[in-house]
Amino acid sequence: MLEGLNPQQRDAVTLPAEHALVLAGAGSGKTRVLTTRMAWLIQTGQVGPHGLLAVTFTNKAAREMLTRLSALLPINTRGMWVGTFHGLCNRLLRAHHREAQLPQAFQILDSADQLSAIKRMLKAAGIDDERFPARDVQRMINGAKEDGLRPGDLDVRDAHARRLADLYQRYQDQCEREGVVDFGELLLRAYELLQREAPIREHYQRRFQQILVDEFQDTNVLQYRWLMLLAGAHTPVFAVGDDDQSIYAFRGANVGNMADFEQRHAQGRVIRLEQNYRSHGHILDSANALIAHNTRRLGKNLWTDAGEGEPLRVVEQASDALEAQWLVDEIRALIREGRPAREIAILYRSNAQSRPIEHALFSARVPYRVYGGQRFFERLEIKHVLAYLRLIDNPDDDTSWMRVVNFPTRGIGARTLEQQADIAAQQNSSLAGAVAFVPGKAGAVLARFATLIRELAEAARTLDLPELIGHVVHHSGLEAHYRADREGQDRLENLQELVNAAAAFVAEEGFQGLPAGRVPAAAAAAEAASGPDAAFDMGAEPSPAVMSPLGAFLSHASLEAGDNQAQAGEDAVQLMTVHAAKGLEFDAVFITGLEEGLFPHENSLLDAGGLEEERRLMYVALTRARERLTLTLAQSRMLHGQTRYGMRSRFLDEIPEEHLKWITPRQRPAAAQPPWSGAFRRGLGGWQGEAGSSFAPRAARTQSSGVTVGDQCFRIGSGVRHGRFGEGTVVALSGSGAEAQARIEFRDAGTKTLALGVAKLEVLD
DNA sequence: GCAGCGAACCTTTTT
DNA sequence: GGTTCGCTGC
Repeated sequence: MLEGLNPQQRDAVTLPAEHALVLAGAGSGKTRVLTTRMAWLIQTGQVGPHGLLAVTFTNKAAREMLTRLSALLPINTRGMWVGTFHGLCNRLLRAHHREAQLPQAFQILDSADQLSAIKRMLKAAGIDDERFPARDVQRMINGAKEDGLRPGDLDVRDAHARRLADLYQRYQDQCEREGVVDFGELLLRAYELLQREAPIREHYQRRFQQILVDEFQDTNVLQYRWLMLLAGAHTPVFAVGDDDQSIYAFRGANVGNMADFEQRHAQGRVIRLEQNYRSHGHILDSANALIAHNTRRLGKNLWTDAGEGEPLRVVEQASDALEAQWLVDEIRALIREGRPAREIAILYRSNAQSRPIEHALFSARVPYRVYGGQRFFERLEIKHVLAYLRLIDNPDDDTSWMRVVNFPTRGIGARTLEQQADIAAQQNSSLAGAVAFVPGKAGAVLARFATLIRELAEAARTLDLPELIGHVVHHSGLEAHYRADREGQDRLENLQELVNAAAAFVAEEGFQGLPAGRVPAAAAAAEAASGPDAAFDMGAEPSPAVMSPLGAFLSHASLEAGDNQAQAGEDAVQLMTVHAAKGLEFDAVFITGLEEGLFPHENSLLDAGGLEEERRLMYVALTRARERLTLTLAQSRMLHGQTRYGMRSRFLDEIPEEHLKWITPRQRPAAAQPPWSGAFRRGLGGWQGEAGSSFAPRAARTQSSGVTVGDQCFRIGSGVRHGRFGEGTVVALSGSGAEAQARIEFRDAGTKTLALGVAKLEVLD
């Protein structure tokens, strides 16, 4: 089992049972170490499969871990606690739903469901959506939950913050009433459950004798606290991660967890995996040199014995269209040389960049696939069916009610629904609960819908899950609706696909022949026989089997949105964002759009640590390549309907010359000079345009001088007062002269972009 | 209830 | 430039 491991990998695998941190560089065999560690712990008798807890971020990573583990050891991995944070928390909450104060059939809201729930809450509260856009409220709520904060824990020093806390509370009340939880709530609820209920906590602390965490750099504050709570005083945590690949701070990941874990728990027990088995020397040295520009690293230097390989090639084209054309020509040549298309990846910073590239590939008939499209379970028609299924499982789920109460249309209009919502609010019930109290014709049509749901629920008592879904598709009228629609054919096919997915799910989970709505008898008996806390004292955990096939499938649909890539297996060039490329590797990689403002992205420069995260992103991009790495940039780019001119990305200048080979002459100025400097103007050469538009680096410009309008000088961070919006802070500046604009975060009025020549602003000292 | 229109959005994203 | 959202008018 330990054969073929290098000394550091072997050390990591065979560490004693204490907290430890493994700093695993890109391509250093991280997953191998993690799975071998699990196998080794089991094989040496230190722990049974039952006593392991392994946490990942994605379902894909969890599956991969289980697959590799069963290749190493002849054990049955079913029932092992290996999964995502959210999946494991769901399991905990299902098993202890009473103690967690959740209904047995609680539903999980995905981000889109959450947003519509928030919109509904804002509407009910009569909130002005100018000042409180639903998206902002959603971000605030999720941010608070990621930090483990409830509405009462928020800092409410001003009226705006007080209002936000109030909205958070209203949203929570609404979720409570409807029996739904969002993703953040899954984690926070599970954490609070363990914290509050000592017998449950102690049971799991005893049960888990080893905890392993993958991608530890991506954990947020709450996930870290959850892990350490579960570990308790005796369970060692084996954390694997790479601080240089932390690229998810924007969604709450806290790299600081790594340093904290090292200092407080894993003192000295840090193993660095620095031998890279993926990339040639030039590539690796470039990545090392680039990332060395970051401060606050735990420190690590990758090396390889694979030889230095080719230098990185750099290509500059006049426009994004020409950049795309060059890529296509180059890729066709590679394919002609016999390189498989699937071994070629085109990476970009933002999704918008894929358009011209796709266009060029399509015209040249080069097969390609784009990652990051819509997921299967996120398709509209699928969400509609799922909404019916959720109402069967939990009629109080108002989000689902609203989604399908009038889809397909059945004459239930906005006025009827408002009336229903008013009554529901009055008696503090769900929409379903209010139906009986809606008078007149409106009440009658609603009652008819409620009857439909009851009949579908009745069917769930006898039909198995795939049959039930077919039944729902037919009796809800969705089938007829899509059949009548000229473009409904694809949607009908997807609905059939959903039936197939359900059949596969039923087979995999051992639910064959079971009515969709029925909780398996054995599990139900165990639940009934045991008191509220006996269930987990029986050695065997209450498993997700306390759920009906329907309930389990709905959880599955929410927690695993399905593939977001085109059909696998096909030999096609791979297009994706750098974020999506994390964890993957290719023979040949093209990193495109290496322009200041795009990569690093201009928005990232505004927040603290943003540039360093962009640099880590670039580091991730560089380390995806095995043999051939090409960096491309364009002098002009179509963005938001405007042609913009960017400067060469600073990241190109952070890679030592000796690793770069310029295929086209180097033309454009480096990013370090501000756009108004002489060097920039000279560098401008023949091209003119909106240089100095917001595409130019804001930080460089504003750090030095700011923007002067009349006798006032605006800088990032300066306080300003506006007649209508009140006081605020300048967070971004762009343009100059008559074009100058400032983005200002007002304390009460939200964030606005104002033309400095027009808006009456006063700079405060 | 729905088509049609103008306004507002536009970094990255898993669960 | 493209899409999506929400309002208006039929």
